[in-house]
Amino acid sequence: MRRGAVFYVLEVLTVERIWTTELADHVGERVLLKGWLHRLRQLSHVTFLVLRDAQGTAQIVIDDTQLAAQLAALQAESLLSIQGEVVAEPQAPGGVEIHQPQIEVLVAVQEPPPLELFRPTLKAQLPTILDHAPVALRHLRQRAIFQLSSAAMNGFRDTLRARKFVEIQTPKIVGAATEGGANVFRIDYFDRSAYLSQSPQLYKQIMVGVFERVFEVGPAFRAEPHDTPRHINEFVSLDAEIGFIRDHFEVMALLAEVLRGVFATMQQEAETALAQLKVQLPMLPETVPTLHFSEALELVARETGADVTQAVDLSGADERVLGTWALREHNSDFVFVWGYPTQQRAFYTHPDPERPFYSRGFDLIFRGLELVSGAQRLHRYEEYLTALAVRGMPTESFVGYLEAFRHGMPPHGGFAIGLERLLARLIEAPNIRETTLFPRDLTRLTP
RNA sequence: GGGGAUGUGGUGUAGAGGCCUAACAUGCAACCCUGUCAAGGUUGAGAUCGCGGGUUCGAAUCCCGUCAUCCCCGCCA
Repeated sequence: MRRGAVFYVLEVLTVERIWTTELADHVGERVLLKGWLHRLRQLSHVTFLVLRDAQGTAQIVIDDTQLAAQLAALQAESLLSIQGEVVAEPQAPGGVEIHQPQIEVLVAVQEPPPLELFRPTLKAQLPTILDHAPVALRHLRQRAIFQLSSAAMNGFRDTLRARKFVEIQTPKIVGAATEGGANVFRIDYFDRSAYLSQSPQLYKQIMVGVFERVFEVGPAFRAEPHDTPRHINEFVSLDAEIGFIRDHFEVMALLAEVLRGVFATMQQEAETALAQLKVQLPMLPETVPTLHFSEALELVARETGADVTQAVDLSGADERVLGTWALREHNSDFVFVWGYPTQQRAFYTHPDPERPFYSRGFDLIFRGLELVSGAQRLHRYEEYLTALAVRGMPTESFVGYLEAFRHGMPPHGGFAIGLERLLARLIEAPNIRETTLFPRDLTRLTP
């Protein structure tokens, strides 16, 4: 009995907090909301307070002039805890609002925010937004981008897990550069030098020898000193690798499935964010248009009249031409190009057995931008020794990696999706920094 | 790594040798307005025009340097 009494008292004292988006389900009840002071609109005898929480916003109506005066002294983004009655009101945004509020100020902010968060779009230049990221990210549109990002990572994980892939985390401090290139960050590691991982490539291949199918969601670091709208020096790589494949086409089919899963999850989990950003989910047909590298060159030559048939790689402009072509001719936002010259690709790329000049490496171009790189990899120890020797790379840097191949690895392949690039093309942001929480580039190391 | 452009109140812009003691919008402050929803109205505060040097009687404006930012190419996710 005494227990029951205690419970009762607690229930009265602690009204459960609800989200601003749940008001419609609580009409006639007294509820508790918590969040940020988004906007205050004062009229002569009534004041409207817009409260923002992680899910959305709600309007609170204040008739009490004394309370209104107290609130007017607060700056935007002050933290509030509000209890009040939920009333259905056709004039209210969303049809419901809070009346007769009791307001507790949790944090009284002293200065106005550097950006106007209450406006439908953030009216500031990208550098200003990035400089003030801790505040700018609170804008409904900005945060919608990263709700999409979260859904994308979920979709990637769910699709692969459903196919028996195992999620792994590989080291980001590594002893040797993955591709042997110069564009790696060197760090002090006790008395030695080490590097920040450019890619989980070598480790995920090793792990194919354990789990056959692995994936990783993690950062990749590139020390390339380029300042472009599509590069950052730290990005999130959505990596997958699968064993016992016949050829790279199986990897490409898997990639298309994964992207379908990513978009489906976005639709499910981030519908509001998609609507807020006015995103059109991309056209990803059952059969994604697929070109061999040499066909891609011919197509570019035909489309533009430029003589590129001797080229060994596709330029950014070429990729845009292919993107336009795929949309026009195949109603697809995606186009695969495979068979890039073996010399152009990383040492672990499997050559095309028919024409070894070309490889079984592919790129997936999304709306004219290289979004994914992938390939069938070499899987025989001897092939690795030859590939490294041809490129003049020392085997000593790859001892652990090569051990996996000495002890038997299946034919395998995989890919890496750039998360920020995926989002940037999806929302048609002109700069990748717009879809990066806290971008790291040539000059930006904070915030 | 190569090339091009731009830096003006908190934010977004205008001004392109003297009209600038720097304009407009928005934010901020004060007041007014019974329902706003990017509210509206009146008044006010807020910028040594990125920084350093030069040309000129006179520089936000022209020149040089420097720093920052943005764009294109190369390379990549």
